[in-house]
Amino acid sequence: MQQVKAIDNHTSSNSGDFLKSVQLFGECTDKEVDLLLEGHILERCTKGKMLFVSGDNAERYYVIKNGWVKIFRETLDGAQAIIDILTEGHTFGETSIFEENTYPYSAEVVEPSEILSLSLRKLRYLIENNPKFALSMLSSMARYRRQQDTEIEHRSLQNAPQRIGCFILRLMPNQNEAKGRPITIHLPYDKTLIASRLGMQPETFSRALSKLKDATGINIKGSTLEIQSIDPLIDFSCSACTSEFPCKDLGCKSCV
Amino acid sequence: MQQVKAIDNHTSSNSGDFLKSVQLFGECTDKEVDLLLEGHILERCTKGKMLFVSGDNAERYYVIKNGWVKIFRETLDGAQAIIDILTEGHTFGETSIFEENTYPYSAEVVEPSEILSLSLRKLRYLIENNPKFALSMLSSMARYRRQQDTEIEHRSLQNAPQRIGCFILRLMPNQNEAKGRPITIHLPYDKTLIASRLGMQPETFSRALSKLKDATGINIKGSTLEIQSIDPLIDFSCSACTSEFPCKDLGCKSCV
DNA sequence: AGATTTACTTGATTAAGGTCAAGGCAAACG
DNA sequence: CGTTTGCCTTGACCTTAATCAAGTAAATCT
Repeated sequence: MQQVKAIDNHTSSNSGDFLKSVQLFGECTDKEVDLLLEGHILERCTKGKMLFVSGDNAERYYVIKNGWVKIFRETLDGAQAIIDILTEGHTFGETSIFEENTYPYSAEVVEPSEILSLSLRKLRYLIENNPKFALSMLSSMARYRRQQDTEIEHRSLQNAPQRIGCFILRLMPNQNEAKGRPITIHLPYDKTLIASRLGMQPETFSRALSKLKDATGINIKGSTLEIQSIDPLIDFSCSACTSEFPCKDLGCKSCV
Repeated sequence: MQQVKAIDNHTSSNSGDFLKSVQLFGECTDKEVDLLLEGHILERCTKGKMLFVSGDNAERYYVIKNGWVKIFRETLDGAQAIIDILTEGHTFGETSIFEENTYPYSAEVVEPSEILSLSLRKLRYLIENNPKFALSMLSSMARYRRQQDTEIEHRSLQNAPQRIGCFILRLMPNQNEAKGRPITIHLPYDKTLIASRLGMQPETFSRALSKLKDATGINIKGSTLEIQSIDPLIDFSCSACTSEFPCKDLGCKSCV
């Protein structure tokens, strides 16, 4: 059903460089990176690949080299709650070191992706023996925590068109440079998926997107958006938000 | 306006015992606890006391000895997004060690409370020098993260009466023992506050609560609830939820 | 290319919750 | 003890988004 290829699992050089580029591992020594990479697997996954299911025994954690992965849980009757959709440089499954060694959510590849999987045992070893690294990990978790706080805030304070506007703004890696001049953005994954990522139905998404278009003058062609200026977007979306624009980015590079 | 008393800030014995009873500090040695307590302040706060405001410079973190504290942010036009409402044994403000040394949210006492405040510098020192403690801290943050994930899930999958039912269930410290026999619960803080904690308006809360009453046969007198059996509550509320009942508790003891 | 599936849009309808306004109740105050 | 204040409830109405149902566009397959 799903195609999976192990690209390399012995030469760690490429993956090592990549790992060091990830915020969490940025301050690791070569030796530590080598340790972490022992027994690693780099998989090329196609859309639809389930990496693990909620409740599975957790022995590995994952780092996204590129692509997009949906993190979610589902109810008995099949309804999904999307917790997050992650991309390049994001890690997941690593919190299963603590508590009961099972994954508390499921992970599914939603766009063609390269994904590195690593041993949780070695990660734990590093945390226990290198206070500096433990601190990086804490810092990384604190960052994620703030993001999730913002997420809850968005759900309660923004309406559908505003949430979409905010989503689009966060697709831009550096909004400051985007100020004032036109920009083109490609939606990173299916509209239906963006809809559930933002907690709404596909129909609502479609309608809300055209409301957003009317309100801010953006141009929509399929999954390509043309934005003359981000200012109206900010006015429209961020007015319902607390504090500081911009909200932290979704960690992608979908715009040109 | 608000009454604040420093109860003790030199004798650490009482506070030390308390600190050890908190999950996060459970494995600290006496010496470490003494270090953490250096310069601590134990305040008795009345309803309405603002402990800090989003953006304040962060030099201390807080541990709740008893009472309830609202963690929130607000938009320019005054709307509040409630991030969490914490109680006995919970800590807050400690994530400001990482990143920019400011509080990312505001904290307000919502019921009479005793609150211990401690130096972030000493916490950081402990994290950097004791891998075991760093691990406790990571574990604590992982636990919180799962809770926030559940929170997002609840907001998107449960309707108003179900969210209230779920809230009530989580007020019970150990649902397993409550199985089958009647139980009395006192709502821990104002209904209006519970409403915003659950992301709804006070009017909606009021109406949703009586729907819940009709659906599950619970009895409501002011802020006192009489529950003959929690089973109908579970049937009603948890059907919209993923996975495992019960959801993790809200960390309180409002029932008899 | 044509066929088939999947993704997206649009319209009509319904349900859920928000908003506005008024009234009741209970704790706190003079 | 009555008055005041804040909290809660109820009713009427409105807005938003979900649902149901077609229909269209786009992508995939053979």
